[in-house]
Amino acid sequence: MGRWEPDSRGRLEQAALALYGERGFENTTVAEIAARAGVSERTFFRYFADKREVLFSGASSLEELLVTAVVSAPDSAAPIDAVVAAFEAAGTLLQQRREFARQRQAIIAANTGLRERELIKLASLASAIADALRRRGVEAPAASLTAEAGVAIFTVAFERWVDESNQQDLAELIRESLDHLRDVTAGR
Amino acid sequence: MGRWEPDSRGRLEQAALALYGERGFENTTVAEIAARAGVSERTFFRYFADKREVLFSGASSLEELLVTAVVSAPDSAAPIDAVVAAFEAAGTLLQQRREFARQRQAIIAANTGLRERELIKLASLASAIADALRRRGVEAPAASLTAEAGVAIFTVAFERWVDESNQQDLAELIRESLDHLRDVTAGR
DNA sequence: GCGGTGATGTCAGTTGCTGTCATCAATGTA
DNA sequence: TACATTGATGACAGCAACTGACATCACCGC
Repeated sequence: MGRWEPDSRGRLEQAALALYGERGFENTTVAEIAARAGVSERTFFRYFADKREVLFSGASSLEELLVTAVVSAPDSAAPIDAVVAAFEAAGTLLQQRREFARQRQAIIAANTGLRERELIKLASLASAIADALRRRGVEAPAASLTAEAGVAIFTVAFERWVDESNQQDLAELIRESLDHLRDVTAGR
Repeated sequence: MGRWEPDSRGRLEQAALALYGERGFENTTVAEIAARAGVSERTFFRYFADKREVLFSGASSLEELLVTAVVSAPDSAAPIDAVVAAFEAAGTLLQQRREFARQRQAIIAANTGLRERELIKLASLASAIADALRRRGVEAPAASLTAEAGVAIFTVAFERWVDESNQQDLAELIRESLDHLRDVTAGR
């Protein structure tokens, strides 16, 4: 057995999620999270850049997933379809952790700072997708707009999905959002 | 003459912009801003919620402007056109303070925290515009998507406009962005 | 067995931000 | 004219987020 319990990082994530959920983000100190995880406060900051980041460890793998999907979409696919298909795939994965996603989203929605962090993660996502599209030969402004459109489609669908009254499939909601955006940009 | 120099708020904004520009956001303390403005540190926090907010005092008037424009657009205008026209009007105003806009944008682009703040201002903008559209009778998901599309169109155009190589009119760039988004969502 | 390595702890320090109370010019009012 | 009120500010104490520097010590390869 090691000198310390393994997976400090995982324990910190769990502790943070639990405490943020119980008493809110602002009423939780890093010292408390660290204590519940059985490490020092300093160790928290070795794993996470700040108190907010602990909720966003999944962002990089999501980004990777989406970029891969966009890059490897068939050449015949229109850019917007490649992007939306990527989000549908991600949505299908997300759906398997619905309760976790909801709990996390409730925490984020309750705090402005966390919302800010979420938005910059989405912006980074959009920028990575735009890069991927450019590698497919899409012109710069069109690539950015397609990526932003994809993110907007996803976030609108995600919001509806998180609404408990809605039992619809996330991938389905994404497709609906795309249709809405199509109507809307066409001037309808 | 009053007990203190008038317009503490304005002096704080000027001092902050100058210092952030000279030595960067992170290397500037609130104490230094306050000193340059000739007030106490405490007074800074009476006017601005935090060290970042001092760069975003224009956000609320911009939001107001856009919402008014959307609400008062002719009934015959399609939602997306009402929104884009509003942004064009705002863009025309912005253009008169081009140098200020650039300096400010350079500061924001250099710091993640400021970028986060900018993103949440844009999100709030989108949400206010979506509200305005709903008041025009647009359905909820379409309203959100139209507003998000408008913001995406604007930010893409704004980025190109800030690029110094580009001498184009901002309103013109916005119209181009709209065309691009139209093509892109149509699957081109 | 032994030196290097990596994950952790400890501690001191800076800074952003908040609560609380005092100050005092300006303004209104008896 | 005297006096109470108000509003913008200063002064000060304190907490919590975050950082840098250094010490510790099980483990691993040699």
